[in-house]
Amino acid sequence: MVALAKVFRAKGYEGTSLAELSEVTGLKKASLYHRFPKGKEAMATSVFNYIGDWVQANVFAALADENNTPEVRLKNGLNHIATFYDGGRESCIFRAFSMETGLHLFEKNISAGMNEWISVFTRIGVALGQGPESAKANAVQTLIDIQGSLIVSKGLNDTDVFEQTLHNIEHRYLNK
Amino acid sequence: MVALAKVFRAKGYEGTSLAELSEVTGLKKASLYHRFPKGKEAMATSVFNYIGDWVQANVFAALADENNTPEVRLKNGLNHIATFYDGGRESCIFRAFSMETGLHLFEKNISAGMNEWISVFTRIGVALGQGPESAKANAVQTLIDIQGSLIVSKGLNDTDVFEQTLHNIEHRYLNK
DNA sequence: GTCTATAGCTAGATAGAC
DNA sequence: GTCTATCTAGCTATAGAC
Repeated sequence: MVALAKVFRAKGYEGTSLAELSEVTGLKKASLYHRFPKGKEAMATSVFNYIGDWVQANVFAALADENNTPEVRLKNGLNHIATFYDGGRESCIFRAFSMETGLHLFEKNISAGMNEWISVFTRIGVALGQGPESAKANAVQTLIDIQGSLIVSKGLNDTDVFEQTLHNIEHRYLNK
Repeated sequence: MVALAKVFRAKGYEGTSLAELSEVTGLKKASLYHRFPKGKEAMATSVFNYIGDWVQANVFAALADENNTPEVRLKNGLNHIATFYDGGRESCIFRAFSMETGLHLFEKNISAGMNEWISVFTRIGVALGQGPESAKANAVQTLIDIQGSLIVSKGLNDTDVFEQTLHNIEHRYLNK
């Protein structure tokens, strides 16, 4: 599943072929269809859910872990984000599935997923003393920062842009 | 050319087919090949240049127009940006051409294009009294804001995110 | 559950008439 | 300069042996 995810994230829904998924998994196409009878769309859905589970179990769990102070939770969450995007080298599944064809298939998954990110970051903002409205606005800005910096990092072939953005996010939350 | 651009922006390089380009232009595939003997890649390159020219003639020209104060130039430039992205409904060509296949073909165009955006926005920051370093950082953040807000607007199907981001950019430059 | 083989289609691209 | 017709290669998907 991790191999499927890597291809879909890098190539996007439209740019991913079953031939390549067969290569990276070592399974022939017919075997992929045995595991995913509904074909490419089902493979993509599984990848989307797999990634969602990983983010939930790592990023969101760290941000919500009540054993730590909000400051530590934020730092841990951002570290998981850095790992997840390999320091800016990996693309986001939201982006990979949101050109027109993919968007039509996954629009509900994407909007639900983005709203989760916003919700979790709103909560950490509130935990850090922000009012609910500005916490929400900051959460939306955080999502924009992550998505935008991934695009710009790719376009400039410069992972510093992504790393710097994660620092900026942290500073904004901690009023540094 | 504007019809080609609309498809490439919406579907991405990989997701755009010659059949669809034929439909939207009213030209048969053979006629498209008469105009672009080097095929789909040449069509995409032309679209990229066409869009670059439009941005140069409108967004960048407005931002650099010495007949106006920096404040007015900024406002005019942002208005052209709003038009260009149809208030957040249209995608950016950088994004449309930067999944793995397209990125490999267009990486130089994309990084050059992004650097132009950064350069132009750095200059408007300097004109508004920012130091060169913070003007550069603000320009990078502006590009991130635009790219990120387009993704989030699409994902949430909410153009307010994009519109709000343009306001935020303006406020950051004008210290409101 | 994995394989070979292949169906049926669409992709990008070309030849040649007009 | 636009067209019809067609090519080859690739695509998603399926049938059926093992």
